[in-house]
Amino acid sequence: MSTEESSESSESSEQAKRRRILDAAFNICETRGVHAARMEEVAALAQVSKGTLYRFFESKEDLILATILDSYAAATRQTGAGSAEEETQPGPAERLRHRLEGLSKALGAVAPRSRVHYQAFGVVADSPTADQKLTDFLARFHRDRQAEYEQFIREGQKEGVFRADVDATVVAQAIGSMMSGFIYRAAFDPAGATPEGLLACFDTLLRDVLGYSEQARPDEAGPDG
Amino acid sequence: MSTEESSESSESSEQAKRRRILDAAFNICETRGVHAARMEEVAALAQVSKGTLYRFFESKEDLILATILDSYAAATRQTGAGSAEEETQPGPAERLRHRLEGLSKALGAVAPRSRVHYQAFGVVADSPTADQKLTDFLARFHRDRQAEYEQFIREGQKEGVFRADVDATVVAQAIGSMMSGFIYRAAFDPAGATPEGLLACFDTLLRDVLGYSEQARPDEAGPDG
Amino acid sequence: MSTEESSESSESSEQAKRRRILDAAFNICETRGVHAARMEEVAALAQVSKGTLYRFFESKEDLILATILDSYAAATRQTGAGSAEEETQPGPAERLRHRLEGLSKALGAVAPRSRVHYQAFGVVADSPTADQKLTDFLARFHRDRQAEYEQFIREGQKEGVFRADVDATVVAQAIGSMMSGFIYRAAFDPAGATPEGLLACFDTLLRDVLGYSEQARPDEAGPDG
Amino acid sequence: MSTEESSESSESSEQAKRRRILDAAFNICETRGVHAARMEEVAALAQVSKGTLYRFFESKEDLILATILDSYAAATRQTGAGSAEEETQPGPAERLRHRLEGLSKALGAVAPRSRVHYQAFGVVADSPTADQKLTDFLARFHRDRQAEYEQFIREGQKEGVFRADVDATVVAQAIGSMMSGFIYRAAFDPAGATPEGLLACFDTLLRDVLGYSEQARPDEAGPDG
DNA sequence: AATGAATGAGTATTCATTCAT
DNA sequence: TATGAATGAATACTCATTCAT
Repeated sequence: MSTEESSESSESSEQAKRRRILDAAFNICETRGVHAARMEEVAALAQVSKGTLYRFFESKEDLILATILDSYAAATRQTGAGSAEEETQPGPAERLRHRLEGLSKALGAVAPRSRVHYQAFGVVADSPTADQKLTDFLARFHRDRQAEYEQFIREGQKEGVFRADVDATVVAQAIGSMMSGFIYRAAFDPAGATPEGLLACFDTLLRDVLGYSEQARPDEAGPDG
Repeated sequence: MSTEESSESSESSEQAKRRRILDAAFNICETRGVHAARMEEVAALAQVSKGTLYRFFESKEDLILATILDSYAAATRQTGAGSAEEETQPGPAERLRHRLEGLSKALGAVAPRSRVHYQAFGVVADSPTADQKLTDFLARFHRDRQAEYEQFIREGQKEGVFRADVDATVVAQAIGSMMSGFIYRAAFDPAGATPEGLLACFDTLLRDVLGYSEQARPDEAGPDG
Repeated sequence: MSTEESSESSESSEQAKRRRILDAAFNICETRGVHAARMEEVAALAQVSKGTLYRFFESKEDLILATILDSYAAATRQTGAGSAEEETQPGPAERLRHRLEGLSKALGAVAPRSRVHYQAFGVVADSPTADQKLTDFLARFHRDRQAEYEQFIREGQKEGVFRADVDATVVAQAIGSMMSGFIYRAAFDPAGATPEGLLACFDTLLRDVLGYSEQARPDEAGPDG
Repeated sequence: MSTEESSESSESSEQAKRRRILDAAFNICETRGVHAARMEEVAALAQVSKGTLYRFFESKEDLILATILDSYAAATRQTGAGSAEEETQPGPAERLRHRLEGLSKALGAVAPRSRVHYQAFGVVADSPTADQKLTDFLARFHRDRQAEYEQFIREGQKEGVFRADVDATVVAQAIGSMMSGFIYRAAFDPAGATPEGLLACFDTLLRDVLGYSEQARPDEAGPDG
């Protein structure tokens, strides 16, 4: 027990350190810029020594990469994707709508980190390994998301809640483009990138392209369903 | 006369040098990465000395910034925006369609440069001045584009070729988002970012959201040009 | 205990390093000239890395400044000023004579470093901070010295061993001028700057201006003058 | 004639250019510091091109050296040495006094240039040739001056106006030391280096060491002349 | 494991000097 | 002769990474 406990507490301490380092890294990157961020400063802010820092992350590129991935992980957690709440949605249209709403909010949370992300490309690119990892991650992230949209759309079409004469792939791509466009825009024009605006675009797509009306839920025999 | 001529040739030589430097800078950045690109290498490839390089660009940040802006300038030139051809389009819908097609192609040309652009953020950020310039440029570029889409849409609505019950601002924003999303995506997932795919999304928007059908033109017995 | 010891040895090692750096800096400056001295060379000769060099001295200017001040500190230590030996001198005249002798010898030791000192002005001037420090140090050094001479002279006048009809300030200034003139001369005409020659000038001042005769002491058999 | 005239005017123009360059060089050195002074800036201030600058001075070291020598030449011209006025002085004592007064004034004029002179050592030292020239010049300048003082003193002793039991060499050296000390002091403690203070020291030497009293001039029974 | 002193590779930038026009 | 564009040598300083303690 005591061994386990100490092991646990040690693990938790390790986790806590890792967290402190990631947070410190992001803060310094945000303040000084990714390239100008110094490992020494990160270590100091995280209250660990440089040596300890390198026990957690092999290199600066690695740390920066981890910081970005951490942003995405945190945002994804808030998405509501695969959540119990999402599962209880009445149908595929509602689930898609719920998902888009979750992602919009999540990206809204990531947006302030955009500048750091873009600066990170240049630093991470110095390490072919890290660069590949980042590229792969982002490509996969957006492809996976897009595949999910497409899946939702096809389900909706199968169930008759979405228009059948629409190319699910194209709509999914449109959604994906707007998602990534939102993040990009946030990097240099924060005012032009609000979750509300993004969601408004999605709702237009849902209504006019997919023919889905929130008001038209099966319950309600609306004039548009 | 001879003075004028020599002056002219000198000017053209200056321009040629500047072009060689910008091209060299981009090539090295693409090969080595923006951060790893050395001014000496750029100078060598551009066949000028380091001293001459610095006569054209105050600093590395300045050079990188200029390289990015140059990409956009080149792409914009190919857009067809404001071109005689665009002017002869029968109506606002055609003009918008023409514009979107031009931009899609232009962005398709910029796409391969995306990786360099993103890496550039990190380097340019080292110079507050250059950073501000880049931020301002991108914000303005995308806002201006978006304003143009909105204008086209409103004109189309006024003329009755676009559905009137659609929020022009939201659609313009959707288009803008997809444009920037396209560039972003190109940086890490080139296969996922093709001008054709982008244009397909736009066509869906035009048809389903704005209610515009290309096929409908001939019926209307329009002269078409 | 062991901690204290290691701390001590560490401290002494730090001191030793600092000393090695200062000596290396001076040697390189003397050989190559202050401006041509490269930090890398200094580090190599001092058997430390460049990084370590910069842990001790913020910049080249700082290092050069420290080298000069170190010369003065070393010379001052040999002055005999405030020493037990000086204290045991029978009277103010003897104490002044002793002091002048000490300073002459000390400046004789500084003389070979004069060339480096003068070259240093140009380098140190590149850093406003270091420049101010050097200027302040030298101004204060010479003013303080001069004030001491004046004090000795006044005491001697009060006790009647120096002529009373002499302006102590002027004589102190004369001594000070000759002191600094000696250092200056050493920079370009080493043969013209010998401690013996300097002391001969002082003795003339003491005898003819202040009316003090060394030979007169024993004869007068007085308790103090 | 016309050839001669144009030659003359051309010469005078050359002279004028050289003067402008020397003045420009000194001004820039005084403002920016000798090391930080750029040849381009000097050329611009002198209203000549860099190419022309190099027609007059082989290198930066050469220019700086010339600037210093020019300061001394200008000061020497004002000394009164060898002037008709000096020749008409009644005796060697008066001539020495006159000379010392002239030199004090001249050095007072050079004093503000001291900082530049000291900084110049470091730059000139980069060129062994220029360095040797400067060293030789200064050594010779001060030796020659000192020899003149000694000569005056010996003459005075021969004529009986100076005490015979004084070592002329030592007194001459004392004067020389104070002269150079004055210049040195001016570099870092302008307030401590006034021509009046210097002259006061000399007068003390003349009166107390050499036994010369201005009031005691044989010719004039007046209190001051 | 933790620390932080030590290391040294890496590079933007300047500016004296040259030389084609 | 005059010009000023072109050249390229020269170097202080930083900071990621290592490793002795």
